[in-house]
Amino acid sequence: MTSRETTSWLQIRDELLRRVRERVWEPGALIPGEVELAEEFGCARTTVNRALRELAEAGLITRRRRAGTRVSINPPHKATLTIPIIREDVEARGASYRHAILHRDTRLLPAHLGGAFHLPEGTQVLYTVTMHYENDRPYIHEERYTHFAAVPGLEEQDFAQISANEWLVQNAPFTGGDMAFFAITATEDLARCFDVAPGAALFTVERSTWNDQAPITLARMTHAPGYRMRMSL
Amino acid sequence: MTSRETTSWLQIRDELLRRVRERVWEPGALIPGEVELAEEFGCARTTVNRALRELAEAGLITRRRRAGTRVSINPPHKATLTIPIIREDVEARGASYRHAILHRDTRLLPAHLGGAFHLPEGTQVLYTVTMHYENDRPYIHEERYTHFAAVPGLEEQDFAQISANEWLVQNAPFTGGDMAFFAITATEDLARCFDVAPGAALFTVERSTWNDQAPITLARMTHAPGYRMRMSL
DNA sequence: CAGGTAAATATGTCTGGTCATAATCTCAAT
DNA sequence: ATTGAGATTATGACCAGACATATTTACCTG
Repeated sequence: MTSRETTSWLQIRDELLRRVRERVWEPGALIPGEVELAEEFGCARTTVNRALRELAEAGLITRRRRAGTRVSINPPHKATLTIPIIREDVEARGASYRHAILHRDTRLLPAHLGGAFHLPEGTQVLYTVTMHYENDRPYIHEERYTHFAAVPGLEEQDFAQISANEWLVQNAPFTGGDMAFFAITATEDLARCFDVAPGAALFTVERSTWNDQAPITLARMTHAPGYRMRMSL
Repeated sequence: MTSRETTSWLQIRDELLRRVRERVWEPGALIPGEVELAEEFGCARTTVNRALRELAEAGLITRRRRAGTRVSINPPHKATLTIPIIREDVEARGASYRHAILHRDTRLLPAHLGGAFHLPEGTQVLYTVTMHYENDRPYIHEERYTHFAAVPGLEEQDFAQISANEWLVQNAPFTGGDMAFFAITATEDLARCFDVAPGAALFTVERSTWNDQAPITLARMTHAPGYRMRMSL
């Protein structure tokens, strides 16, 4: 009898991962079936399945019923970005946070935003401009359009205590959304907010979110000069 | 007796998801244990476990042995970004792709990059500057440092046929990496490459990757003016 | 040869168990 | 009151077997 090893699905996953990485199985090649692998590792098929499923989720292998499992030709590299609440992000770095409302009104959705917001031009929205500060230094300039009909209780909020950013996350849960990252040159307004020369390059994140019923909010967050948004692979 | 429904783990996941979304279970609340849920849904504990595990991976619930499962207070919103190979990205849009090597030499790692690259200053690296074109229009300017010792066969590659980007993905699989997004103002060199005025705002992605042994490559990809990097939540 | 049908098969899911592990709770001894 | 040992318990992992489902392959027919 051989020694009783702990054959966890993690060990199997790592071994399979090794074979893929070290090209024991070439990209595009068909790898042994679950039953065969289960025999090799001396475990149940379920356990091998778990390991293979994880690898498939990571995109390293491609699985199809009856056709079997293949090593992906060029595995898509995925990165996960966790979107923080600005206040928590700042405070997590041990800095102080505050925000100020620069502007707030009710208006009809401008025509040029209809596309990004998926709402007809002229829908009534709340328009807010907020400045977020880290250690009393300008951090993020937030320009936001929020769909009145989609968020009950929006009229009563003045966002003095809690920022729109944070209030919406807690009170208007969204089920989907999309983001875009890009660079802009500072307008005079923005330059004044960040105390830089007009024309400086600023990093901007535009985010629109929606729930099952309707679009909720479209926010454009422009970051202070020199800001770097980090993520790991 | 109720009708015999197909109680797949997906249906259970969706029902649990609904209860979390619609606050049937408040954020922070302890939800019923697996055994209890299995009884409710009339299925095996394994099936409930699968559903709960998926929700936990998505960050909606938090699970701890013995302590049970709780609804996350503020679920981290995660976005997954798939990093494309530039050529495939361009061709997927039905555009034509080509690239050109602007520069290539062997040099010692500049001091200011030691931090980002995690290699001692003075390590021998390959320095390449590549321009990527979409429909013959400048698309991405790529400046790259590659660690000679970490990539066998690097000397022989001139990257004329296949870009460094693509060749490295296929020949130097990495196990980890990190990225940073930021805005820069165009230097004279970059302005010339993109045919814009110096000082224009450009969107840049900096990416460094490594494997188990050592850092592999550090790339700075500067995108054409107006470029928007999109991702969905 | 084209087109349709049936058999074969690898993955996907589910069951009803067992055992493992980590946290928490209880309670007695200090 | 504090600490530490042990019981308790919810999740985590695993197994052997069954059925479900998507595809491919083989075969059969017009």
